[in-house]
Amino acid sequence: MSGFTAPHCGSLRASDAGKEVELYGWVARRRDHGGVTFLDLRDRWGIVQVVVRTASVASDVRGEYVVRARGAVRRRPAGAENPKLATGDIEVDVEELEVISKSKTPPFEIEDDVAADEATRLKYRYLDIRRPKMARTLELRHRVVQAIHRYMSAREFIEIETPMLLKGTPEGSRDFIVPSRLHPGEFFALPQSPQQLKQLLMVAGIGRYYQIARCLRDEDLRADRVVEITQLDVEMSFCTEEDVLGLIEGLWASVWKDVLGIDIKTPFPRLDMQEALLKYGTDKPDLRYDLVIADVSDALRETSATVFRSALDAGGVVRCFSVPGGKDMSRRELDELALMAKGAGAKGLAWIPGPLDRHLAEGEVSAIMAAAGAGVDDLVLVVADRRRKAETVMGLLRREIARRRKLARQGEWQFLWVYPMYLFEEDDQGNLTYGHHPFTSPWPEDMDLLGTRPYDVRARAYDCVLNGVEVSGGSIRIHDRELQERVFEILGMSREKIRAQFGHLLDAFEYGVPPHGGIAAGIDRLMMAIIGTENIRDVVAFPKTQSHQDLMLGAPSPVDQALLDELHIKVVPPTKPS
RNA sequence: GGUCCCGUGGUGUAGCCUGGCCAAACACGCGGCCCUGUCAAGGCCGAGAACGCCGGUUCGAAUCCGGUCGGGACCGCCA
Repeated sequence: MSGFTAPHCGSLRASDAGKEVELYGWVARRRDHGGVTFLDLRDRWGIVQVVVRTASVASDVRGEYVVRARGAVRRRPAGAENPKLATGDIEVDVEELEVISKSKTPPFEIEDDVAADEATRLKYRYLDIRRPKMARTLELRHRVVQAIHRYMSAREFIEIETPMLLKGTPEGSRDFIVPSRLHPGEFFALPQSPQQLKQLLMVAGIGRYYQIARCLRDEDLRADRVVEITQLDVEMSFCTEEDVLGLIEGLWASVWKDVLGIDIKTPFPRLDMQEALLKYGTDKPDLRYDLVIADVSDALRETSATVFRSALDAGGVVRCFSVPGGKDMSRRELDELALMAKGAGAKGLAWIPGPLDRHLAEGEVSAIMAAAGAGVDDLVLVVADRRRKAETVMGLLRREIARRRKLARQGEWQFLWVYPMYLFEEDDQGNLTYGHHPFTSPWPEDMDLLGTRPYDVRARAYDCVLNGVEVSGGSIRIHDRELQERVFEILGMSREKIRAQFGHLLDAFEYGVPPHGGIAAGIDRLMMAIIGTENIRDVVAFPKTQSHQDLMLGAPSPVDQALLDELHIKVVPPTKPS
C-alpha cells in the first residue's frame, strides 16, 4: 500500500476505531515513559497520538523524523481522552514503526506559538510551513480562491490569462523589467496589473473577464505589502458602479458563507473619500472601533496658543479625537505617541487635559472636548498641521490607540465602500496626478470642472475596505477616446508620450468600445483580514523581506557573465558617495 | 530618500541606561539515565554563546562612541 492513499494522521476519528491503519507523518513530540512511549504524529491534517509499547522501537525516533507507523486505531482508555486534539478520542496502537527519514534538530520549535525571529523562519520556510497554523492558512487561502472561481464562473465570467511580459510604462509603480535577448537594449516589464489588457478584452467583446493574477511592483515594502501580489482581477462591460459593487458584495458574502460559514450583511455602508479622511484620517478606516476624528479649526481661529495659531495661519487645520478613559494614560505613553506623531512628520502632539491647557481659553478647551465628544475620564489628542499631514497623523494615532487599548471588536466583519473618490490628487511636488489610475471615468456631473477645478472632480472609483484593510478597488473606465486623451493631457502628458505609451489603447477605442468598468481585489490582504493578522507574510507561502530578498533561496543573486553578455547587459557597480 | 526599534548558546529572553562582581543568567529545546498512560509528561545529570561584524574610547566593553551588515515598524513611495 502506498503512503499516498493511507489515512491522514489528523483525520482519524472515533468512528475509525477498530481499523488497522498505516500512518505516515512527522514526529511532533515524543513522551517516553520507559515501558510505554507516546509519539505525536503530524501531517497537514493534524496530529494523532500513537502508542509504542516496545521501548527499543521508539528509542531511536526523534523530533521531525518521518516515520511509517502501522497499527490499530482504538478508543483511548476512559479518562485518557485529550479534548485539545481533534483526534483526541482515539490513538493508534503501534505494531510496526519504521523510520523513513531522519531529521536534524530544527532551528526553531515547530508549534503554533513560535516566537522565532522572522528571518530564521523565512530562511527555513519549509519548516515554518510545517506549523499547523501556517498549513491551515494556506489551505484556507486555497478554499477562498476556489470559492471565488465558483462564484465568478457561475456568473458567466471567464478566466483569461494575460502575458507576464508586457510593455514598460513610466506611470504608476516602478516596473520590474526583463531584458530582451533578441532586441538589445530593450526590455519587457512584468505586470503591475493586467489593467490595459482587461480593458482591451472588453473592446474584444468578452464582456465578463476575471483572472487570479500575479502582479509585481518594485516598491518599498510595508507590513501589508509584498512585491508579488495575487489579485482577483475583474472587468465587465455595459455596467455601472452598482453592478460592480453588487457583484463584489455578493462575492464576499458567498466566500464568507462557503469558506467560513458566516453570513455577512449586504449591501455594505458607503463613505465618500472626504468624509473618510476627516472622520478616520485614512482612506481605509477600521470601523470595528469608534474613535471619530473632529475638526476644531474654527473653534480655535482666534486662539492665543501659538502651536495651533501658526498652523491655522499657514492654512492648516486642527484635528482631534477622544480616547475613552484616556485620563489614565501615563506621561511615558503620551510621549511615545508624540514620538510616533513626529515620526510621521507632525510638528508635535497635544493632549487635553495637558500642559497646553494654560495657553487655551476656557471656551476653547470646552469646545475641543465637546467636538471630540469627550467626557470627564477621557483624554483628547490634538494635532495641528497641513490638512493632509494632520489626516495622516490622526489616522495613525487612531489606529495605534485602538491597538494599544484593544478597542477593535473581535469577530466583526466591517466592510465598507469608500465611494466616490477623487479623480486627481496633488503629489509631493504639488503637481496634479491621478487618484486611482488614468483610465478612471470622471463623475458625469463634474465634467465641466475638468478644466477649471480638477481637484474637485469626483471619480467613478471605489475601494472596498474590510476591518481597516483595503481589500479591493476599481472604477468605471473612460470608454471615449477624446475624453481619455483629455485626461492624459490634464495629467501633463505630451501628445508624443500619449501616443508612445497608450497608442494601442486609443487605437482600440476607435473600433467600438463598450462602456466598461471593473475592480481588483488583493487576495493577500483579504487573507490578512480573514485570519486577523497585520503581517502579510503570514498569508504568503514564500514571502520576501522588506529589502526584497528571499532568505531561503538567497535571491537575488549574481548571474554568469556569459548570460549577461548574451543579454547585452553591463553591470555598473554603485559608486559610494564620498 | 528619511525616521525609529532590534541583533547575546539551537530558540526566546535577562544583563546594556548607571563599563569591572559576566568566559554571561533563566526558560524551552538538545544529549544521557530512570520511569507502563502521557499529551507543554515528570525526575536526576549534562553539553552548549567570548555577546552580528569592523574600528574607536578606556587600565578594563556584551555594556559607551562611530561605521557596516542583517531583520522589523513607519513616513515618502505603492496608477
